[in-house]
Amino acid sequence: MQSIRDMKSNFSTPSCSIPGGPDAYRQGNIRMTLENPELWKSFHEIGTEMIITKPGRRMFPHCKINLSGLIPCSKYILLVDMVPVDGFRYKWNKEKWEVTGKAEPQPPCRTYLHPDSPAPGSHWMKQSVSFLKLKLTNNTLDQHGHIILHSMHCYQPRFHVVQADDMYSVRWSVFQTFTFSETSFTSVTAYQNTKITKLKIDHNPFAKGFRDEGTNTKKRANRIPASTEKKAKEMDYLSKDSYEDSPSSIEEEVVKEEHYSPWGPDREHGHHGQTDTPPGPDVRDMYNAEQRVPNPASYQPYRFHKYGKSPSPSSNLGSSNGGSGRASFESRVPDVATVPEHEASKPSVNEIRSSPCGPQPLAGHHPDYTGVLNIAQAGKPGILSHHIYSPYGTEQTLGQWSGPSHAQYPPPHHLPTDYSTPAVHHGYHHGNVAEWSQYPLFSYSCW
DNA sequence: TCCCCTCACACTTTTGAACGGT
DNA sequence: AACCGTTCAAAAGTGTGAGGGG
Repeated sequence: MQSIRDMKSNFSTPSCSIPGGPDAYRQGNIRMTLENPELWKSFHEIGTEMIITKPGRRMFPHCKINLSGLIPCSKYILLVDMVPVDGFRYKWNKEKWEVTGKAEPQPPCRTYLHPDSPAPGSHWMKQSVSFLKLKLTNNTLDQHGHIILHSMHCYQPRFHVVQADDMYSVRWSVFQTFTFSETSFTSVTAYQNTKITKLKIDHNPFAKGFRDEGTNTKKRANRIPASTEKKAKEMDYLSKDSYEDSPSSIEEEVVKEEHYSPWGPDREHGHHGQTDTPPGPDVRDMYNAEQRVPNPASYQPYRFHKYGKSPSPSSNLGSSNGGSGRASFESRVPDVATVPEHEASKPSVNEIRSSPCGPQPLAGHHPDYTGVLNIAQAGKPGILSHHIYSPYGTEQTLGQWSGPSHAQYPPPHHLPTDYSTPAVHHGYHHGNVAEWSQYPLFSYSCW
């Protein structure tokens, strides 16, 4: 059997490697920034855990983003999906995560559709976009359209911006994908790390009843051992800039990041004395997170791999910490979330599509936009009709859409992904269909 | 025995209907 | 009739801890 590491090395690593750095996608004007980065980082430092339940559980913190650089009058669809960070299953053992075996087979891939979709760029840009209602479940037979995950696995949310007038044109629409490494998390059915529990209680309004200083002190006092309570007090500083009342400025965050990076030097003597995230390039501003692929290296400072030849960042600590961490990470990461540079910068026939501003084709817009969005069908010569070839497959329904059903559209069916449709993978840029199947990009596997 | 999962529970916030005033 | 603000009950979202299954 091929080792996971080997499998991953088979990935053709597309443009997210971005030799030219952020510029490679700066040519596109779309910018996505994460709201409440401080809060996310607070969790990320400890090792974010997200509860998954059968009926579905919201994320906390929930994903909230800001968008800019969209064409105001063009319509866009926003999507979120979750990709596995690595191929392992974990267990919580004595204050740290350990690899306990190979990951379970991928559950049916689901993509959460933002309920406002489709909406003009101006709509998305005028305020932050919240994915509050996104729910995670471990029920593989879920009928509600929640995102299905395996417990004790690591995942990375991905945000997709699709330029499309409606749900049906999504198949041949252009899109761009963004990830934020600090949003990666471990799915659990019950919290493992008490520090995470504490953070959640302190910041989630629904959990107020469990706060020490809350009105419901009786319950907590009886349950929490004195030592735990002491620890909790130590973390009170986090409550002060609570997520609820301090929407942090992202621009400020960019500056702060360098001092406050969870991967900074002081992480070394952090809670676990383990740092697995490459410094340097990853001490990035939020814009640099654009199109970043799932970032296992940046995740889980506490993750401790003892399973086989672990791809754990800790295993390449020695080299990565010197600043080459990024490179080593790239070498083993399926760079699925991105579109090759050559395509990103290439005008495409696919741009010949109706514009929300009028019947003109997109190409009729400002040329600046030709590089803004990644073209789903770019690079395929002779594709003048979107119907001839669609990376999304014409036979697929929109069943994979998650999220509130839109009156305008048929209710989601949430059919399992048909990974066996190689045609949809082909004309794109990644030859390795199998790998795509394992780490599905929404445009291929979820529709 | 251990690990993981499910469930009922008490508590909270959110939502939306109902109502009254302008 | 339309709009706005308030009230209140129901719904939904939390973590906890007991209990069960493998």
